[in-house]
Amino acid sequence: MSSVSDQQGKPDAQPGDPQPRMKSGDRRELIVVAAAGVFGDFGYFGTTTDQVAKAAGVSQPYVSRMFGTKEQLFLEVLARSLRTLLSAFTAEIAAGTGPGLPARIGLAYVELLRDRGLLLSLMHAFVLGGDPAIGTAARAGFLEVYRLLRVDAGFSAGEARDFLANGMLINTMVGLRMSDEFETNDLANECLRTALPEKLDLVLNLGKEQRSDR
Amino acid sequence: MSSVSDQQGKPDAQPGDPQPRMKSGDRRELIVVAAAGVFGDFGYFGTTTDQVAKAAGVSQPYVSRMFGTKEQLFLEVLARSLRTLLSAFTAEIAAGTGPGLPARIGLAYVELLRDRGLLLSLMHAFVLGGDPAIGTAARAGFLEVYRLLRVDAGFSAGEARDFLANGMLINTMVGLRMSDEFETNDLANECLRTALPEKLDLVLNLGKEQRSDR
DNA sequence: ACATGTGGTTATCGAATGATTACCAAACCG
DNA sequence: CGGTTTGGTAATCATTCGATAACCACATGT
Repeated sequence: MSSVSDQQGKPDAQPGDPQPRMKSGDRRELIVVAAAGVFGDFGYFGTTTDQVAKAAGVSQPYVSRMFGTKEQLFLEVLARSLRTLLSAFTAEIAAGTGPGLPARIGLAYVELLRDRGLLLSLMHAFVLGGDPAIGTAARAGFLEVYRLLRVDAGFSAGEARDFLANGMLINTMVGLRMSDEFETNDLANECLRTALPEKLDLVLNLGKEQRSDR
Repeated sequence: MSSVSDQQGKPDAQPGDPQPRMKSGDRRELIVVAAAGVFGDFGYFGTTTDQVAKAAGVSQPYVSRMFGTKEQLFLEVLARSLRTLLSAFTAEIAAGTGPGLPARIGLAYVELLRDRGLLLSLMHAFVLGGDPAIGTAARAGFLEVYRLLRVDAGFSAGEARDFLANGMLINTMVGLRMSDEFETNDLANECLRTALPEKLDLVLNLGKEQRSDR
């Protein structure tokens, strides 16, 4: 055999264990992505830097040292989420601003649910508007999205409202893990189908993997 | 004069200081209301039992002993919020189920914003769907609201979705403290006006008092 | 008057958490 | 090779927080 520290050579190298040393920038991105997932599940106050560290496969002090503070880490997660969202919308706008644009942006939005924690982290930030640092960043981000819809995408005020309202409803139902009840509760079933006429399966499949353990 | 412990008789009795002993039930309700405000601001994990205690004017251990655990306290806050919401809607339904019902229920919803923390606590619960206890209660509550809209109020699936979507958007903007930007940011101004065609002043006035300090 | 239940408080404890320090080893570099 | 930068970890620390214990006092019935 040879599994625990051979006499010579590298000790076997378990699958993912012996990370061959990453560049700090890559590691940083990896941690931010992992953090988005955890923050999405437990919110800012509810997540531990240690949870993030474990999710990213590094030690807790490493997270602290790399980001300075948990708040800073959250702000970077927030910034990344907004960047991703805005560029996804911008891409749709660039692909043409015909009457089909609202529907396309809507689809692009739902696609973002694939990125675990992206929209949920946003949502957690949104309800923390009273926090000095997070609230400020969250408001600015929300307004930037609104600006993009109104100005760049050419939505009317009412269209922008309807779009955002649906988005918030989707976020809420994802945060609620409503998909857990999809097969057992008729109301939940209808509610999900009505809010997500397209790409429902996306949310349902998502509900099966997710589990950050705590 | 006579201000610090008189020789005889009760020592002056500062305005609110010498609470003349409350019945446990009343105190409990008082704490739950105070807790709703704090939970609304900081969320479940972000709130300490001590903040709640101070907001309610009691000692921290008293909160712990009365509710057993912070989670239990939050669940009672959640239950109270849902009770209030459902009975407000039920009252509108009882007042007549004509075509004006959706608008009336909408107004009733916005009125609930007066009860500091009620809708925000709900919102915080909604995005914590992954939590075993809170998530279960939150899902059940959300579905009960949906049931009421669909069955009792006679909304179509689409009407129910639109109503809830707008509700979630309003909650989000309140959580974001978007009203802080109302006078300084044109987009925020329009966004608020569009989402709250009626009762905008309610949200604006609300934004001025609120401050739970931390 | 006195026992007793009830509405509270102060003091304190143990666990969890975010951050800091000190240290280590792989990689790069002349 | 020998040094230095860089990507990490283990150990530890100071706080904070939720909960418990011990105690106190007002009210109330008798």
